[in-house]
Amino acid sequence: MLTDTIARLIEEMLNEAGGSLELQRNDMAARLGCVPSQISYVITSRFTPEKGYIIESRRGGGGCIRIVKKQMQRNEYLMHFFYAIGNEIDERSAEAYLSNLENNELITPRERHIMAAATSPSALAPVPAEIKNHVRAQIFRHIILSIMS
Amino acid sequence: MLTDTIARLIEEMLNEAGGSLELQRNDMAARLGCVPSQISYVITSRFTPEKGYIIESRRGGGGCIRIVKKQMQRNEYLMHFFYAIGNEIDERSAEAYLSNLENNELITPRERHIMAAATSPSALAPVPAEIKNHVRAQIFRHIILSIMS
DNA sequence: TTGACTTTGACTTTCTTTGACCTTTCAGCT
DNA sequence: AGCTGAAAGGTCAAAGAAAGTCAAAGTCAA
Repeated sequence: MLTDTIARLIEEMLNEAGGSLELQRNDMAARLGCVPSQISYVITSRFTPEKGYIIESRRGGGGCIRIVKKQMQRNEYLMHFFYAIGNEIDERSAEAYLSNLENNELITPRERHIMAAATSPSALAPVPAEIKNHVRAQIFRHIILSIMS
Repeated sequence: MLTDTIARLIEEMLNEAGGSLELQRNDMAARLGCVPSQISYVITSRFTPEKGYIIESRRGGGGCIRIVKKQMQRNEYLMHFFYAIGNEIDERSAEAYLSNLENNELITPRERHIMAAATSPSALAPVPAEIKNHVRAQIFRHIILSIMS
């Protein structure tokens, strides 16, 4: 069934993209050889809020549909991050984690900025180089814990 | 999308210029290879008063468009904190500042938690005692800067 | 056969891009 | 001072580009 094919495709893309994704309806419809409204149908019937998805969209030129899968329970997800961060983390990885958190709507853009500032190289400038990544991880992990409701 | 490109550019310039900026419509349009009215469109659709921007303009020779991101009271207040924090700060004082910030609705309760976590003794445990308060101040000040704009 | 789910396509709404035309300002000239 | 033309920016409507909506028709299992 067409609907299932499309749904599977979207889920796949969602996984690859790590839980959030923007797609263009016309584009996708053209690639799959179906009418655009089919895509809308799939999204409204399969990617509902009850199933843990958040949908946003913009019309007009350059418009798109944004699908976000709310991962597990928020706290589980945060716990996952907590462990993933580990005992040391460099700035690049920290940035990556932050954008992941933001994309999954676990933190706001502003909170992301705050966290980025708290773990930035310049904020940690006075910290001895040998323990810098350790301190960064420490701060990061404490922050994660603090937003676990 | 053109609109987004222009909006991003303006925001960037605005940040660099510290919140206020004068631009020449024709100039900018020429540089970006678009019609001048596109610039007007971007400004009226994205830099609205509701979003905290003030727009003024002058026609005629040497005319220009002035964009101001108003948040001055806020920023000034934050700047006051920034200087008040100084080069070192202990945990008690940090807490006091944080509740002050929250009471003045410059940060949300959640953001307060994040900041408290980032500057908490346990997060900073690995930092040598002699520079702990210095590092805390550094982090705090960077966070303050990150929410100014 | 009925009812739930799919598929399609016509029509609507929203946002973007462009261009023609309007208004304001300034500098230079009487 | 008053006029004039060039140099800005302002406005608006039309065309274009997406996405949304909804009802009619199709499908399929119970």
